[in-house]
Amino acid sequence: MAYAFTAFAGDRPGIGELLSACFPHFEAAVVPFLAGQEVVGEGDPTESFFLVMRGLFRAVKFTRDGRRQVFAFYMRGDICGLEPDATHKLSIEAVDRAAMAVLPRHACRLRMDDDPRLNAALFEGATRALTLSIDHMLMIGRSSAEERLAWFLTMIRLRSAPSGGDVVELAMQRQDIADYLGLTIETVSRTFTHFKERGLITLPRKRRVEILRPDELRRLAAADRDALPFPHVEPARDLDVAAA
Amino acid sequence: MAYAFTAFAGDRPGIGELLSACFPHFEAAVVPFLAGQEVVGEGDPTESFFLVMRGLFRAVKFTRDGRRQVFAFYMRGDICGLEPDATHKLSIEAVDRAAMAVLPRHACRLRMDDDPRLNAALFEGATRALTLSIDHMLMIGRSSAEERLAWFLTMIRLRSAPSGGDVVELAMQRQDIADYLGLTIETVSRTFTHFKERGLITLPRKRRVEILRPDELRRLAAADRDALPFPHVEPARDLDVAAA
DNA sequence: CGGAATGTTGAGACTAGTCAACCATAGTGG
DNA sequence: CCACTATGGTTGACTAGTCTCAACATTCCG
Repeated sequence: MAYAFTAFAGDRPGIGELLSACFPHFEAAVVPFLAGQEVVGEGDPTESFFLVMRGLFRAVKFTRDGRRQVFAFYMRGDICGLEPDATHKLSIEAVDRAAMAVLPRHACRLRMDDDPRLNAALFEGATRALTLSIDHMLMIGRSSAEERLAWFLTMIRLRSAPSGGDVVELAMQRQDIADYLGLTIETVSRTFTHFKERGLITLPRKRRVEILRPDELRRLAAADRDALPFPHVEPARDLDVAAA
Repeated sequence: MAYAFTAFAGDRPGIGELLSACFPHFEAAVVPFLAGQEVVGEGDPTESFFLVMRGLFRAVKFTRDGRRQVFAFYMRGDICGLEPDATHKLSIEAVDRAAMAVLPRHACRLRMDDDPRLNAALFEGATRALTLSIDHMLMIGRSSAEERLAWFLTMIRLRSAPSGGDVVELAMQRQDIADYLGLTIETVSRTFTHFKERGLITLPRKRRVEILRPDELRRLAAADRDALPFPHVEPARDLDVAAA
């Protein structure tokens, strides 16, 4: 959902360059944001879409009575805000100090007609966002707290360190994780503790997770799902198995 | 999600005709399905997309251990199967005796280039599907069983009888509703009973719901959400208020 | 009528939520 | 340097809502 995908990843060469080529003032249009600042709000017109240059963003929807659902996290290289409508259905906010490149929507549309590669690239991105959001929804609807957090950690690990690094930095706070997983912060915290007690992870700092047994975590995460988070990132999966 | 939307609705005139014009053998390509039969399975190539002519279909994803999530129901006039990828991420199955018009994907793509109206129509459909799936996810992640069922009934009522008829026929069985809402069939059944006891509905038959107090049901459904299911169907909402 | 599939109800278990207290960390100002 | 505070995170006790398992009822069909 929300049409986010990675533009900088090495396995999809050229999307960054494509965007640079399509938007001459690419560099000039980079806007910085403070933690918590809103990029676009629900109902805002979809005049532009965005490419994350630095930091972390989240797509959220609020409700009258204070409940909140986080639909996606966007990190460096992800594109977001590409909703097929005149107004945004989700708010996009900076999680920490971060920066976005702002890309005019209509210019992109025109370029897509000219350059089939850009078209294909954006399309593939939409595909991956859809795949992820399907797994996200399946997870929220049908998994236990442990399965959800295991899935989250596995996904974040693959996204932030595709080579399979064992230390994950969580830029978002517990409330964001909870709202992403459909849990409360207390349950998230308790589940972290359970994972520590079972030797799956350590928490050298609150926001730093060292994954001791990635295989076990992934088994938990996939227990209710035949596909792993980001199933298309085969190399990382192989690395993990080797490390097990 | 899953890119479903209504093509026959009166408020969007011409989409049906557009499709007829674009696909000369429209009538010939209508395929019947028995209850439970699969239209496409997870991983199948996305060679075509589909227009529901009769009956009800569901988009589902299964897991190894038997858990299941229903992502959408498609009724007469809905288009589905338009995933932006080479393979389907969800299975589409017939819920009852039903029929689909099969529309070749590449032909549609070509036509979209020619006819901007078709392009716009399909785009608008994607928008509405996204809106619905966002509410669906918010609901699954953050609502109680009562809120979920109230939301479901309100949505089904608006979709199946846009004029606001008070009797809703549920073609799907309880298990489908449960898997759509992220609940168990027992909880769905109990919640139906609660609604009966509180005078919100009656159940003349298992699959037939008479909605006695649509306003109250809608209030429950929207308690955690500022948007109602299908907020764009304004006339129906007005009718409901009048009926209250 | 009999049997299978579907739906309802009940009792009890269990997961996650709620509320409250406590802890850790980082920043501030005396 | 040390309180002091604010924010974020953890833990505990208790509660509530949903699930599980089992029995029973209903509907649908042959």
